[in-house]
Amino acid sequence: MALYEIASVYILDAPYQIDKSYDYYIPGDLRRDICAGIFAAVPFGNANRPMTALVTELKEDMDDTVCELKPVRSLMTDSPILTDEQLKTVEFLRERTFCTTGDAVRAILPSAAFAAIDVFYTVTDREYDIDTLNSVEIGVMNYIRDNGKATINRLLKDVHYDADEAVMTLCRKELIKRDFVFHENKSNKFLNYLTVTPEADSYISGEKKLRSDKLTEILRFICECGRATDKYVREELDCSLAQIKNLISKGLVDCERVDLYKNPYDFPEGESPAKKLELNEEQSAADLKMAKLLHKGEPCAVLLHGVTGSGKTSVIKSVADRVLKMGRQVIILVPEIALTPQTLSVFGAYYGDNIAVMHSSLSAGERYDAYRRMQEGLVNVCIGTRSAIFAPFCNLGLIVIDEEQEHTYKSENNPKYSALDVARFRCGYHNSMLLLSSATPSVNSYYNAESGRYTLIELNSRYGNATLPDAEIVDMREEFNKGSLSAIGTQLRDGIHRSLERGEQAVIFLNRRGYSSYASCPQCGETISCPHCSVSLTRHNYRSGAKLVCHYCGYSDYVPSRCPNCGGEHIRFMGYGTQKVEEELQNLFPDKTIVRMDADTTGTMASYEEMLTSFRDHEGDILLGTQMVTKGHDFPDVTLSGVLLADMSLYLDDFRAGERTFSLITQVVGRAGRGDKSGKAIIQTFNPEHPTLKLAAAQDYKGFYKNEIALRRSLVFPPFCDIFLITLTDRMENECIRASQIFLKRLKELLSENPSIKMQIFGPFEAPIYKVNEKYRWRFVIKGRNTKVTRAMFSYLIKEMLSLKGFKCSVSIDINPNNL
DNA sequence: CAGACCCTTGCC
DNA sequence: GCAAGGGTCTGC
Repeated sequence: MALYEIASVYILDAPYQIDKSYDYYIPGDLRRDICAGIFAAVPFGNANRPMTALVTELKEDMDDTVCELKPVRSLMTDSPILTDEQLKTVEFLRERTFCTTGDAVRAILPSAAFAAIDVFYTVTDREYDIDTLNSVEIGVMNYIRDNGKATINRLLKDVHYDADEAVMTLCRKELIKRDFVFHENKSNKFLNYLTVTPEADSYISGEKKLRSDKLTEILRFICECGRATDKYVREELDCSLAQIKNLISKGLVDCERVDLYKNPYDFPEGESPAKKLELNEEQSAADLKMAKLLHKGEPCAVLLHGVTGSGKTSVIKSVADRVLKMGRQVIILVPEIALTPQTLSVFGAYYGDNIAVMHSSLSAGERYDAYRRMQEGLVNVCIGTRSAIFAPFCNLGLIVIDEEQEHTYKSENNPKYSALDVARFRCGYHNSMLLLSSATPSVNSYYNAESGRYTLIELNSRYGNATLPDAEIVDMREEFNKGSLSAIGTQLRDGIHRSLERGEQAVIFLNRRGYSSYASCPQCGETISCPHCSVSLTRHNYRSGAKLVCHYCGYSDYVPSRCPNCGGEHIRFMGYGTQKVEEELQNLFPDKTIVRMDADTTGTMASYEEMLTSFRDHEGDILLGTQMVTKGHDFPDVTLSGVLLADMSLYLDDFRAGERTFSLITQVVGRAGRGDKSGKAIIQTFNPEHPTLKLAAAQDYKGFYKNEIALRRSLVFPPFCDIFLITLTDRMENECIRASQIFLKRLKELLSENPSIKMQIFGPFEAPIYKVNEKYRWRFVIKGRNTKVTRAMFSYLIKEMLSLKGFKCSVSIDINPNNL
């Protein structure tokens, strides 16, 4: 085997302008172990500071340039080695999403596999002769002994710039040993519930006094809450963790640590792959069609469009079974909101130990564990949210994307990738099948299916005897004009009443969270907004009183009695939230139990699951909630579903508003009548003539698609173009404006130099949320085609701008973003 | 004329 | 992103 002398590497943590490949000389003793995909420490910059780099290519020394190159310092043999596919995925992400190599690497590796491992050295108790060590080695030994332990970076900095060679020798002689710990992401793993102990009584009553009044206040607050998380207490009372710990150490407060996520692998018994799936005629036809595609062994994409309740899951299982039998692996992506133990158990019971689960509540260690089990071939199915698309399988046969239209498959932060794009890329690499499944496909995907890029498979009949609920649109303007401000209209109230009377249940969906949304002054028309972010504040009802909260930076304040703008005294709250509707429902149905579900009441995955199960078991009569209530749960006794303010999402300032509204309403309507009872859906709106609402009520996807695609074609929106969102951010407002002028000028010049690239530029204008965290944001919206050439041009332009002298503004590109 | 400070430059 | 290197300004 030829041993290479030169390594091309990418420096992790390099800023975008200088994120390119650099060549290094490979010292003789590293040549045997170095390979593409391994991480290495290299000296970088004129100070030769040690940096982590990803080796991407090994080369021969063609024209004897070796003497000019710096040497690779060491190989990070404890970190993972990227496979050929993973290296190509890094490249793919960098080129498609304008991120750095470091961002891409961090996206595809679990954090614990890499950045979050602390490697350190400790001395062993082995005897040694000091004369056999050189001065650097003695320095290293002394340093580690004095400090107990030391990381390689500290040794390089504090002992000797060349300490890693000494460290290697000492390791070989077993005088020191390498050890590591995980940085556990504690913040989302546990909740600390606080309760007062009996001993606290005398302090609360004021009989005994604590050293500070604040401590007494905290005690009283916890007592009043009964049980409160430490986070809540700290936020509400603005007190420190030390103060709470103080009370715990005094024995006045008890702290109960609760695992946020119950053991995800503890699945109940259920049907297993051994048991044959029973498919109806339509389902078997779909299954057969996909089997044929699979056996071609070519990359392919299928759009499985099936109305709610048509049994898409059975078809997916059956295809997945085939793929597994072929000895290949399967990834199943689900939207975050659907990834509950209940949904999981459907697959978990089916695939048992053969499954790895990836979701946001896993700790770094758990995530790393799942990653390794996939890599080592111990499991063949990965089910998870967006990032599960990077599951390290080496013989991937199928990627399923359930509820394909969901926006959560597009990442909002760097790298701003779309899981669908990555899925297409991986399927191309592995010659596998991409299976998009939805009751309401995105207009993009359906267009792809229509134009033949995807194979369209449709399931039109509802499984079993279930019939589509009959949906009614209710015009709320009439009630409003009669002077009613009630959120629940007459028809809906009667509908709920009839269902509950028969001992059945109702689901009410509301497109909002919080008590009621933004506060506005009818006198001047101004809404109260965040002083840091210029976004409207949202009202939340805390125990300590109503507060206005900024969802972007977390700023909060009490509701002012007068308008800060004009001094008007009639601050009003627009819209209504789940809490208000809950109150109203409770008044209308005083003897019924209402289960309210939104981000405020369901902090954890477990509590979310508990609520759904208890509702299914009839511990509640009405389930009220935000989007959470709409996702794939079977409630056999729900015969009425209601949508309040159906128009709300129609007025989102986004071209996909129609698509989202259609999908949302279809899902809610589909909630009713899943069992053998027929259901009814009531859609309340101030805009009853809107075609999207009418078509959604009729569950007419094709009608909706026909309207929508015509609209998109005439207005030139995706799929007839791609949207590039360019955002320039800086603390200095004028710096931002200057940067956008430079951007516009250079972009126009580049476009005239490359007449083949056609695009339409809008902007620069202020971002809808102009100021976030004291930073101003200017942006461009550009319609064009997302091609290699276009991306190369933008990449060139950004690099050029970032390298300009005195340029401090940060520039970001998001292609086809979720929200504008 | 040192040293503080700022800007520029290049990173293999 | 970062630090070295060179220029300029400032105080004595």
